[in-house]
Amino acid sequence: MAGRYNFTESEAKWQKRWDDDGVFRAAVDKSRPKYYVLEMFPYPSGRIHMGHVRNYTLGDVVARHRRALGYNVLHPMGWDAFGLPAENAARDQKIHPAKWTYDNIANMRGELKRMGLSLDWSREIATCHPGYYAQQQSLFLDFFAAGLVHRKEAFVNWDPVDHTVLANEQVIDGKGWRSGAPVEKKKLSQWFFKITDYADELLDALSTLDRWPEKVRLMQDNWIGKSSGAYVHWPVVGRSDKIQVFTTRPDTLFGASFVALSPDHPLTTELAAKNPELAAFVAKCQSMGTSAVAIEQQEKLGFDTGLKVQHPLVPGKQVPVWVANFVLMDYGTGAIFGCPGHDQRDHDFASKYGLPILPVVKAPDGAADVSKEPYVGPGTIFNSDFLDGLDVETAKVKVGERLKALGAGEPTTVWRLRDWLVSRQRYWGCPIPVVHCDSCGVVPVPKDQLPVKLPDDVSFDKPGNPLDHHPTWKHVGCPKCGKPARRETDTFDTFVDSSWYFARFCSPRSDKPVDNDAVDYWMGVDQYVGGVEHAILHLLYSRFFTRAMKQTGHVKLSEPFAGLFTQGMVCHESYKSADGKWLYPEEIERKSDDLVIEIATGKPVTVGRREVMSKSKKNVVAPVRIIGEYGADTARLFMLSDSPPERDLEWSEAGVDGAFRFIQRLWREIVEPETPFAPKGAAKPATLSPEAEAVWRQVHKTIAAVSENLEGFRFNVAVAQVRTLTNALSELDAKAPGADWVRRHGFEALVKLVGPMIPHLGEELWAALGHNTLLTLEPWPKADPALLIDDTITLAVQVNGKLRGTIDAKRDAGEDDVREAALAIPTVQAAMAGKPVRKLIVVKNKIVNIVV
RNA sequence: GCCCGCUUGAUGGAAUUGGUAGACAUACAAGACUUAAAAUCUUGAGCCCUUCCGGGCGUGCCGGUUCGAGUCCGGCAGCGGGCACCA
Repeated sequence: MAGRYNFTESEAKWQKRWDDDGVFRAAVDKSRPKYYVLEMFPYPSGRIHMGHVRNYTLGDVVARHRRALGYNVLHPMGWDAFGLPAENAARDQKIHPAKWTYDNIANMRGELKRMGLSLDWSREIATCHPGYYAQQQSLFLDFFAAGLVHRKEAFVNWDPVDHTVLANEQVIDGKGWRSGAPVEKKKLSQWFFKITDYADELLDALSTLDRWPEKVRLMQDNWIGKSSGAYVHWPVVGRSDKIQVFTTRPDTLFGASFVALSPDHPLTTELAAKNPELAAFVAKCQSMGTSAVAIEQQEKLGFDTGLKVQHPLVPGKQVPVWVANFVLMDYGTGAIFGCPGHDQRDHDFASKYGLPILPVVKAPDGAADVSKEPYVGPGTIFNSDFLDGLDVETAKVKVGERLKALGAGEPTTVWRLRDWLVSRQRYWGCPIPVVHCDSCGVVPVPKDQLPVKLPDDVSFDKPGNPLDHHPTWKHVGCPKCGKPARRETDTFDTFVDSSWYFARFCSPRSDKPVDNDAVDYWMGVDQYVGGVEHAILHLLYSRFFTRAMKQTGHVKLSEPFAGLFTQGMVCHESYKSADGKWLYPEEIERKSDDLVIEIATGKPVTVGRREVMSKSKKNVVAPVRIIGEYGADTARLFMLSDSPPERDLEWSEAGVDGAFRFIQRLWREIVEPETPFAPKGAAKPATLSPEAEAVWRQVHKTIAAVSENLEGFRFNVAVAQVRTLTNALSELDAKAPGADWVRRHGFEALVKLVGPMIPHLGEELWAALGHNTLLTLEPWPKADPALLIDDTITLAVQVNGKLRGTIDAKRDAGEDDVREAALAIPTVQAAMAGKPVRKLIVVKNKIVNIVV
């Protein structure tokens, strides 16, 4: 009766051993090459989910592989611990946010530890710990002194019920996601980081990030949104001021038929003060939804102000000034000129309000009718004075020069990227360390008074910011003049916390934000692994923060993440009961291919499509349950098998079973082999049987292939190769001369190859093979190059490109021998049907193609 | 609307980057072991035609380049993602 691998016992044993021996502790060692592996740290929601299991398994494979390759590996873990859910828990369950958070951390730490990750837990950090956020405040003060921070009025999403600003993502169809109240656009004084100072550099440096996914670089490129064009000044008739517009099509300036202002433009505001109709129009625009759907369906609306502006290049030509709902105040200058002939939106607007439509660009085929549809392609300029006959691109340059010479405008670049609004009216975040003094204005808190700690005694009974309601906390003396002053009660956006944690991990207990020696050795992160959902915000903010830290002398490099890997998500079918409630996978039973029932009621269940696991649809599987039933190695192996890591992975019980079977089988093959292996360290026999020799070659080919595939993040292929080798070693006839030796050393290599993937079983098998060292500390196996090249090669023989047979030939065999052998194959002759050879192609060691 | 990616058996996927398509798994079927089940082992299978031998077709669709295309080029369709009254 075959035994069974006791994963529960084994996994606990090896985890304890690794811990006792401190094998994952990292220390600066300048004599060795370093490798910094980091996965995006989790929000402590209370439990790990399958997304975490996948993320941390991927990172752990990299970390363990690199360690075996001789690198000094830093692989830390921490907690993105500030944020709104803790406050909601406090309000709903009457638990203090700190207790809720630290309890969650304790639970999740335990769950993560059961996965057997090779983490240096001595470096654990939580962003809500004063030891962390004190240093964040210190960084803020440095940024403040360097002019990278400013406070300005901005329109923000304000939830009038919850009394807080909301991020754009928290506004759904113009309503607050929690309260459901219509969100107001409110002008508030807010703190910003000047990320736009670095817009150019953040864009340019994208091209240096050659180990980042192309997709992510592209998304950041779009997000930064560099756009070249020109400012054009339009003098207002009868007034002394000018309206400045931005355009990317200065070449179509002669086709202008109106100028349109944003409802929020200062001139609009001024005019509306004296014009109630305009004021009503502006109010209407502002009350309209800002969601994508609302905008899509919204009609273009305009209001003629009655003002005219003088065309900058055509004396005597005047165009009307309108206010239009589609002109955004926070892009460009908040004013545009409309050229209906060559812009869809302007065309819609002009058609609606009866404004002239002038063609100024001829298509290459000479077509110039724009009365029905605007023409937006390339072409030749006409109706445009000195630009006539030029192509669009040349005309843009020419008109820019002319505008500049006349003082009527200038070429410019505008960006979609806005400054980063970092203040939040919330309690559970890092306090912004400034004081507001009636005499001195905004005064930074001196560094020796940091941290500005959050008060513990807060109440969540009232809506709004508990810091603001606190009876005493905000009342302090001004650090400058000593007079009574008020603390800033806003806290930082939690994206600030995660914008530098990777640097903090280098010296997590330092009394400075970073310790130079440590950060210069460890940074940047050689391999960062995480979800693609952070492709823009977190990664862009971190890139900005690293530059700001460089400018303020904390780090020497600009880019935090040299290598980035974005993993796919974990998906599962969803289930809905007969009465329309979502059901967990364990609440259903599959009776047959098309019958699924709810266990509790026996009623049929509607099976939904595979989609990302989410609590709201209950299509989740708890990692702890899987680890308990099958073990961490099974969970890890399943995460690595089958699906390429960058693609979505479909969770299936069958897949888990498959991984579990392989674990058990590998254990049996090595711990209870049917025939014994050669003794440990036995010398290679003088001769191996041909089969044994072939398997031994396969061992080396697998070492080479797995090494390459681990490096290239093709973990699913690496797993398949490991399985193939397992099959070969197991099928090798034990009686063949040398088989016992090949089996011992083949399995030893195999165990090393699977070590990063299924480390507990790896250790168990390494010990079973008679070793008393830790597999974790063993060097990576090396493939013998001589064994990677076969002496005989099977060549495919094609006739007219179709496979008709194969021949075995010596490696690098001469063309004549190969030709002869190929032509001698009966099936090949049959396919040739007696026709003469017209052409014969021999690709060395690959293929023969006979053309008849 | 703009930009990107993907499309291979029943399913997940593999294919040395132009050279034997379907590795490795999962599911399925048949068999062995078992009182039975589980576990394990063996065998089968891209589709179609054929009693055997064998043949034809086949990587979303149409076309091209090539001795040879899943792979390169052009067009189309479907699915997914990002951005979006961005001037």
